[in-house]
Amino acid sequence: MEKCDKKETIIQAALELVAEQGFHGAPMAMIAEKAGVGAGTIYRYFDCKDTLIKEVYRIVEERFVAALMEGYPEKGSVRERFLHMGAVLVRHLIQAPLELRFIEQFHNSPYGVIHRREKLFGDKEKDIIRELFDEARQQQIFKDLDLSILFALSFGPLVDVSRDHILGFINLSDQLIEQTVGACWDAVRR
Amino acid sequence: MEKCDKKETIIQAALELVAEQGFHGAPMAMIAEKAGVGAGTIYRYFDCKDTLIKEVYRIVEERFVAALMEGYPEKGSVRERFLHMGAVLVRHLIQAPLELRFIEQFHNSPYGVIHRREKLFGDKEKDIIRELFDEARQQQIFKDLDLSILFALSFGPLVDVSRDHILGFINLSDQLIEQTVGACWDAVRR
DNA sequence: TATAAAAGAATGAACGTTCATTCTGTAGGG
DNA sequence: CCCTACAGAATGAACGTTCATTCTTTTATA
Repeated sequence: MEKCDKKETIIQAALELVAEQGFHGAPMAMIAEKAGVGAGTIYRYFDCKDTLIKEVYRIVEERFVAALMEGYPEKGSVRERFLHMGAVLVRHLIQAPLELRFIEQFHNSPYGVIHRREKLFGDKEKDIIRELFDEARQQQIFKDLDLSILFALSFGPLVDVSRDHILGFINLSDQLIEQTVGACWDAVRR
Repeated sequence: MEKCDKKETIIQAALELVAEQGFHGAPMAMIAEKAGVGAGTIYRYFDCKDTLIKEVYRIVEERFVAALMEGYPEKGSVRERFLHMGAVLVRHLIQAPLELRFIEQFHNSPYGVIHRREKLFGDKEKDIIRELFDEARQQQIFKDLDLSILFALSFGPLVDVSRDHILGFINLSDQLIEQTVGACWDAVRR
């Protein structure tokens, strides 16, 4: 196995275990076993568990942003851009269920708290969204509410329905996704 | 200190520590210290940590349901009942911030997974809400979507904005709460 | 053969839980 | 009223377990 492959394998093993079992169910020994390497080997690639976990998060976030940006209609109307963003978000989440589960575990762990303190916004992705929302508010298309509230109205439900889909409570077809994103649009628009 | 007081004190200490620091930051020794009792004493009231944590959850949930039911306008229109439920939900969450944080920690922990498996619906509170939503859908007031999706559209954002308020990102006034619940109404209504 | 990589056993810290001991309040005998 | 005997509540040091991390040995590569 190539050096790079091995690192990838370890990251993937950590991602899967944390996503499926939470941090309690993902000790280093188990990550090593799942990756098919010795426990000590992990420390050749990451200097401690924190580093590994943060690296997994970084990669997941990266993929996430990339997915959201794909095919983004920069020149479209506010409504078009909003609907696109919402649908793409849900499709990405349900197509990569482990990533959503991992992010949720991460955010509700000591890592997440630290992460929140360190970052507090500033993503490329967030910037685009912020741009879209600011524009929509200025043009009086959206309700005159805090950005945080508009975010909550748009993405809160989308993440929730994605989780419900992943956990098998509902089955989201493309049509259902569009209807749900449409409902979010109704929530934010004037 | 009365026997009952002591049990209460332990429960409160556990609630606060878990809510503020997560399960990682709430070892039994620390819970004992915060409650002002010896570590062993806890085991006179709870036979293990699991039992203690589940008891805390039970109490928090109980208070939560009680808060939601208070002043519920059973005879009001669908819209009135919806708006009332939403506003009361948010007010309770931001007035008892530790309870929201505890519930979130609980759900994203091994306890939460087990809990989900064991219960899978069936609350008094959920029943009332389900009733309201079913009625609204039958009367064609709500969009024709799965109950889970309607839940996500209504309560997802409300929990999110409550969290944002607790964490200090926004400041929810009564007026803002009403506007936000109103926006959720827009999301679910036809 | 020499050097780097990998493995997994060893280590020590942190945790939940136990239990021998101490403390506190009450009942009974003088 | 005082002193002793006792019960059960409380304690916290000690135990066994689990985990991240380190160390030593083995394996592969050049």
